[in-house]
Amino acid sequence: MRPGSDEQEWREDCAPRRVLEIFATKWTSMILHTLAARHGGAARTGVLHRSLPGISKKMMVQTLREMESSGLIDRRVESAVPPAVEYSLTPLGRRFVGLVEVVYDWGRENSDALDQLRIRASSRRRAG
Amino acid sequence: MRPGSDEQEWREDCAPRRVLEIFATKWTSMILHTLAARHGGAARTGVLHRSLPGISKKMMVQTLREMESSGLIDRRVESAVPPAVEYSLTPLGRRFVGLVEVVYDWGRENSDALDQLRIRASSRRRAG
DNA sequence: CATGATGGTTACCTCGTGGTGACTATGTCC
DNA sequence: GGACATAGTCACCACGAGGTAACCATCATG
Repeated sequence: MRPGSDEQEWREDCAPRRVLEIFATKWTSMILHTLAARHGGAARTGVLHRSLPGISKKMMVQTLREMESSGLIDRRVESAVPPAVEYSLTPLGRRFVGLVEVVYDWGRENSDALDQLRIRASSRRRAG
Repeated sequence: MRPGSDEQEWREDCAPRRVLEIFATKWTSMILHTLAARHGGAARTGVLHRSLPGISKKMMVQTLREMESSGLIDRRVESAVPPAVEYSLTPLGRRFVGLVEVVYDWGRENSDALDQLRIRASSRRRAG
């Protein structure tokens, strides 16, 4: 091994470690992907919600807020009679979508590897 | 949008969703990467521990155990006087290392995007 | 004997994630 | 008027991730 190589690699602020923030917990990557799958990378709240089976209303809003303040998405409110809110990818968001798609493509192409994985069904939330 | 497309995409058991398990929380991906950086994809406990700044002894062992039972790594104990334990990548583990490296490479090549990200420093555990 | 390195276990505690459900507000449909 | 959809907030609660620190066992060193 190259001395001092990996140690440098894993400082708290290193790039790889920060990338993981995107995938860590939550629905961020799935929202990015869902938005990207829409024309123009935008969708209204209800559409998003229905596109993400299993997400709760609270987590939807919470994650969207975080993504907005992170600069990944924009939130545009149409002050219409039934309030219409549209979320759309920012240029920054589109960059991260690229990564997300790579990861998801890998998953689709390596589902056999995923099948071989013996993830303990006990943890990971309420085991589905 | 293609009807039924994204909805199918996000069933609990879909491939993309399972890939996220690898990156969700914990040190799994970092351990995979660290092992891959070693000759032969193997390292002893102490080496691993020193290569992962910030990991606690407990989380190290816990994560290694989970990875072992998942089939990502092998654990070989040399019943020597000072116990020597070596962890090594399995063929399955090597496949996932591929993904991990892709993600980390992306991070290194897109550090400017990461810099633009305004992650709220409040959450994410105890803010580092 | 005390210390340290080997690898690991355990109890204890914090807190972020994330779910449920109630509630707001407004306009339309029946 | 009541139900429903729009979008969202808030209180409440459960649980797992994950950290700290003490402890076990053994041998070598000082």
